[in-house]
Parts: sequence; C-alpha cells; structure tokens
Amino acid sequence: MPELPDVEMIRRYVQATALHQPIRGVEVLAPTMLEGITPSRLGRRLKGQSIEAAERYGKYVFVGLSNGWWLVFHFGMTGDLRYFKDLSHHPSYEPFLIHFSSGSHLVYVSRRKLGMIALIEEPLAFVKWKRLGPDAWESEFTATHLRQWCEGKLRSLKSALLDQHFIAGIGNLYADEILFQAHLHPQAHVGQLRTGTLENVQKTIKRVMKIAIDRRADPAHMPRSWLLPVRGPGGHCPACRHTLSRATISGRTTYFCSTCQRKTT
DNA sequence: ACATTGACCTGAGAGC
DNA sequence: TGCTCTCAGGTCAATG
Repeated sequence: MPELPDVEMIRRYVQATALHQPIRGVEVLAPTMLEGITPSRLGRRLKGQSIEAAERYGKYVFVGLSNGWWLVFHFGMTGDLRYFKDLSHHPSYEPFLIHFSSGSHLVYVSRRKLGMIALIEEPLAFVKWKRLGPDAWESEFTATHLRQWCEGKLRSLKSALLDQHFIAGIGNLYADEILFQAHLHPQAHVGQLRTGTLENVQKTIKRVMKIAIDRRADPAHMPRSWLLPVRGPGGHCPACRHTLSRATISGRTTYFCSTCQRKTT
C-alpha cells in the first residue's frame, strides 16, 4: 500500500490526530526495525516531548518533535500508522508504539518487518543522505529533470519510475498506472523517448498523484478509466477491453495493455 | 549502466 | 482440515 499517495494519507492522519500531546513513553517491540538508535535511547529522546509536525518526502514520513528531533518512518510493504484512544481494540502487529499522557496512542502497525524507524536531526539532510530524487508530487520534479535523467540511458521506463534516486514516491502499482495512462510500454527505453513524450510522462505522473491523493489513495475509488481497479490476473483494459498482459520487469510484477501501450513514440 | 537475483519478513490464498 | 508452495504494494547488496 504505502506509495506516495498512501504515505500522504498517513501524514495527514498523523497531523489530524496526534499533534500537541505530551508523550508518556514509547514501546519498541521490533528493535531490528530501528535504524541507528537503540530502543532505550529513542525512549529518552521522545519522553516528555510532543509531536508538532508531520511532513512527507517520497515514501517517508517525518514526524517533528518539540525538541527539534524528527522521527522517520518508512512503511515497507505493509506498514501504517494508527491512532487509538485506548488499546482495547488491540492492533495485531505493532513493532512500535507511542503512548501519550492523555491515554491515547500512535501505533506503527506492520505485518512484515520490512519498514524502518529512525530518529534524525534534519529531514532534508536525511533525503540527501538517502540520495532521493525529487518528490513526484512536488514542484521540484520537472520535465527538465526527467529529460536530463533519461538522456542517453538504455534502461526501461518502468525501472526508472521505480528508482527512488531518480524520482521519489512511485511504487509498483502507480508505476503501472502512470505507464498505462501515458500509453507507454513498461519496457520502453527512456533514452529513446522524444521530448514531447517525456513531457507527457511528467504531466501524467503529476496528474496520477493528484487524483490518487484527491481520492484518498483508495484503489476502489479511482476513476473507471484507470488501470488500478482492474490491475490483476484476468483484468481487462478499461480502454480497449483486451485482457491485460502480465510480465516481470525490473524484478517486479507488471500489468499492462499490449494493445494500448507502445514501446516508442 | 543496467538487469537479475536473493535477502530481509510474514500472512494470505491456492492447490493437493 | 492441514500442509506446502507461491506471491505480495519496498529497499538493498551482490552478481553478471
């Protein structure tokens, strides 16, 4: 679930639920998910503080604390943040919990321990350290950036879209959606696409991100013309009704319409 | 430079 | 019902 639109929902959720409450303590039930800090040290840094901000970059959420430190969350394939007034409806998988003095809780839930939790001093320095490309939804991601990055490269468009060093926030599902809407084959070579085509790709990325966020990142509520609602075995192209093709590209399962999506233009 | 593979984790669903 | 196998939205490192 957690690609850019989903992570944006998580950010807004934190902002709407968990701000300005003193932290009584934290609980780390999956210490291996902490990066660069021990559970006890993390507890000391957070105790008595409050959450004052929630930012996002790519697939990361940065939770700003009253002492200036930032908690960083990456959600892997299954992670989410949930806010509970009390823990009577105990979440099942909870690597990390923040307990507020009010009695409520902000809980990182995840079935698989593929995510990451860290404590950092400066989000932008973290982004630089991770060498993340521009956020797919922010204005820094321009057609010029796309063109410069693709120039002379042999790699496939699908792998480029998934590369967080190139552009941050797109995952496997939305990469397929973007390719579908741009009418481009996932194995199109980025270096062979014309300037006008690349500009269209950039516009498509922006449009897909915007609409996905407007519709709260819920695949069931995406437009009928989109791939997402039918993406899966036996799905049919919303445009031409052909059965969708399935292939492994860049190591990831890819669904596309072999009629509507072209390798060149 | 790029694609591919496996590792990291664990649940869900299919097939037997 | 229960077992085994395969797959899943992410990232990273090693290999060819």
